[in-house]
Amino acid sequence: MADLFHSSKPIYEQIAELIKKQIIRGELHAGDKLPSVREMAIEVNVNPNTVQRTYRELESMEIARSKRGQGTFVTEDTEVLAAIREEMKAEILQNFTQQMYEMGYSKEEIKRGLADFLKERED
Amino acid sequence: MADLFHSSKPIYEQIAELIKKQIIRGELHAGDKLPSVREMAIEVNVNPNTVQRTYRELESMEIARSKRGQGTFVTEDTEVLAAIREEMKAEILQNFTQQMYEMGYSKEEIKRGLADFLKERED
Amino acid sequence: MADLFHSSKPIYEQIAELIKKQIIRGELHAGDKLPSVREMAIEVNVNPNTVQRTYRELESMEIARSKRGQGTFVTEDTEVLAAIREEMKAEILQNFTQQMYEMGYSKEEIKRGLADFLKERED
Amino acid sequence: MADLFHSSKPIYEQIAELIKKQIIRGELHAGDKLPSVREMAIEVNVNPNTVQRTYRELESMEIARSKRGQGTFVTEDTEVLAAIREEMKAEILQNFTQQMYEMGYSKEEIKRGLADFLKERED
DNA sequence: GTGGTCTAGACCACG
DNA sequence: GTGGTCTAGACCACC
Repeated sequence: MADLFHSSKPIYEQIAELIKKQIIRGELHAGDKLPSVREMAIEVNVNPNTVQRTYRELESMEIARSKRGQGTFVTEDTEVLAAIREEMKAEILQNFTQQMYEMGYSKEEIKRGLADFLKERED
Repeated sequence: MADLFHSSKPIYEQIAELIKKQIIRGELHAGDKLPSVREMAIEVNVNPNTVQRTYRELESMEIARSKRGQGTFVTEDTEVLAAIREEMKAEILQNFTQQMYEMGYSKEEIKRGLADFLKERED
Repeated sequence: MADLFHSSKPIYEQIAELIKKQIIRGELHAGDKLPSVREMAIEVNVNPNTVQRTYRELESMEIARSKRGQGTFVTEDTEVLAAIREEMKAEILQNFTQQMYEMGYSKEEIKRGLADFLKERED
Repeated sequence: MADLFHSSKPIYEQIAELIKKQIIRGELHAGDKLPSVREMAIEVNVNPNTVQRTYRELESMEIARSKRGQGTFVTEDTEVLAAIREEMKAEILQNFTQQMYEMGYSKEEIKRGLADFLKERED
């Protein structure tokens, strides 16, 4: 299997983002069991310790909960889950607009730039 | 002076982006002299080695050129400078749209999300 | 039923402590029958294996004894039972004072700290 | 060197508590540099990764801050540092009194028990 | 030299 | 079989 990950960010973070996006897209729901550390490690072709670290990270964000001997589960707290979507969206937008501002674009130019970009990519 | 930089990216890259954005915004022009390594180090409050690394990076991208005993200068090659703007813009847009797609948004939702975001921030 | 247990200590130990405290408080007496493994498992909402482990632990401390086909019983040996109280108390006190010493408190400060704490909690 | 650690708690947590207690006792101050990961690893006779984990943990509690290429430092935020002392004390007291209550002791008995215990240990 | 990530592999506690 | 800890050792990025 080819490498799924960029070298610019830690792999464990990229796996965490993968999972967060699955939750956001509704592919994972509150209370769902995540793949076991070992399964996930095979699936994404990394060392189990790396996945372990991802799960620990998700746990500290209260997105997941590990139960000894049972597995790791998406939190039951739907408020947290709802918040993730908005946080992530806001962060991406904030990041994007700030970079465009720093390049000297105005709001209108940013909107136009995006529209043009999306049009080019139409297929 | 407080820390200007995120810990997620190497500082030398963040400085390079700072300089590239100054060029793009027209605050730095072809042939302009960059601050000396030491000056820049003091200005942004980092180790001179870090600035050295930034300048090396800019040279390898052909954005800057160092002249022995004189300093480091923005390239005279205006084509390169013109290209930077478009490359950077395309990269930012590509990055942004991909992330939004991965969250499950459609083109229309992305545009609307951006418009809403920019409206909220109005002041 | 909600989780009764901390994740910091093994659940089987926490259950053992529960039972020891029931004995100490006089809610369980020498020779009393403990709930069956299954009953207890349901009562505290854990896996029967975990309760099994607790009972094994209590047996090895000679606090309980299992009789084949009949169940698990609090030991008849009242000396053992009497000893538990003092052991447990000494351990808790030892543990507490050591931690306070390590924080740099003197004996007097420990006593005062306790008195203040108990006063605050008055209701 | 003999082992400094109990097996009941993770070593990385025990190291964290060691450091927190040094701060509380005033042996470490705001802004002080902690030993490097490798130094500390030798000092307490564990693997550098274990110390790394401790420092990461302290960082997530905002007690320490790691700076790339420079080392790990006690936070400058004296409010956080002041809070640690009180939190830790409250946690120890809470823990202690709850255990004594569960054994069936009254407030007065707890205070007397402590006083007796401290007296026995006088030397 | 400093912290940070990752792998490989072992061992343990829990269910 | 599940997660959790720890070691050993390598490699990288940064200063």
